[in-house]
Amino acid sequence: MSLPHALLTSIVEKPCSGYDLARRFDKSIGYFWHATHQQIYRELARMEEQGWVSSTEVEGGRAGKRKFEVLPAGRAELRRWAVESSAPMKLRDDMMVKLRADAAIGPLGLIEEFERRLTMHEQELQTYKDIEQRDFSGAELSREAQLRYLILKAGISFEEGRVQWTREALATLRQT
Amino acid sequence: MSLPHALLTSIVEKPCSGYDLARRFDKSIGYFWHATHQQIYRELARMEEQGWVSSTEVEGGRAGKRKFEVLPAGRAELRRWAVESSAPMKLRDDMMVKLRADAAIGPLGLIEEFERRLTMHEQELQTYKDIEQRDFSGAELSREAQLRYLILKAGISFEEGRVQWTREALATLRQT
DNA sequence: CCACCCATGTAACTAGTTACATGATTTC
DNA sequence: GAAATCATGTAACTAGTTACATGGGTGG
Repeated sequence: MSLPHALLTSIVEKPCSGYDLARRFDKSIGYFWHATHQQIYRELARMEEQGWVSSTEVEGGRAGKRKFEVLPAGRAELRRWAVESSAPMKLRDDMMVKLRADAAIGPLGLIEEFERRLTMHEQELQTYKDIEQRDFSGAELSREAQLRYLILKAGISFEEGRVQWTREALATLRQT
Repeated sequence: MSLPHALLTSIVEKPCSGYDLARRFDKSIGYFWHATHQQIYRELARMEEQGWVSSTEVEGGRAGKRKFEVLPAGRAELRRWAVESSAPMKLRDDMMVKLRADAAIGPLGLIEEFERRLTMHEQELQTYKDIEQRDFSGAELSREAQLRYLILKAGISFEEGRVQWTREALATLRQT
């Protein structure tokens, strides 16, 4: 279970409120670890209980706004977890189930849904490539930037694979 | 939620017991939709309650062994679900979180874990390629076989991407 | 003054995991 | 006759989703 560690990482990068975290999880870090704001608030409460983070009311902000910071115990936990070996996420892709159902009980008319997916993956890919242009087109990258670039490249390669595969799937579905 | 539909598909392909399904979910269909035997038994009970499947005691089998079959209502549900539009699974990859943590709080020593992962992805890729050789090297493929091949190719392309990316990640981690 | 965004949460539910339990049959 | 595998499940827990609730601040 990595949500607390994703949160710790995000807060280490930049201390902020639960709300800010939720928004960050709608982009950057959320591209590879999704969470809703309800999960985030619940997890933050647990982490504070365990002494991994502390929160302080923000002066001059909106009423009730809190800012979270990572405590030494939180950093230690992050280090401990990082080198721990773990199993890769299990794939879950309903399009594969649908294809298999189509193979089993005749043509079901999956073309529209595949077209929708193709558009989505193309858009996602474009988003990643825009970020690449914006953030990583400089000549020399620091270690930190190289690692962040690596993460982005995983996303790009994944979406490229998806786009290509979806096109192939559409071709097969159309010709048969 | 697709577990019941993955089960329906698997039972349509070949009626069988919960135990058989659990084993099938450890290979073929489980490569893109994982489930434990506890989940499977629970879901089968629900599906029987809803009239999607029926079970009969197997004569001559082990005591208590039941065989599930898909009822017309189950097929109808599968058809309904197949053309319904759905959101692609959200990615969740803890290696990305670890890389980002490494970028944020200094080198943590991720090389070993990446090496382990590389081996796993290489093995998985090999497994898929063996299946490709065994099942899809004939010249003419039926519509059904083409669709099943498509699913396998998604797995191959995914693992190839992973292997390549993991090698790149290792190179970056080693040089910095 | 109304709509929208900021900012926090609670409650109820669904899905998935881990641990435990039981007994029959086959294989060595 | 012991160990492995077949075959079923229950119970307890953890994680994730969906729906609801509340109130302040900002911009038109």
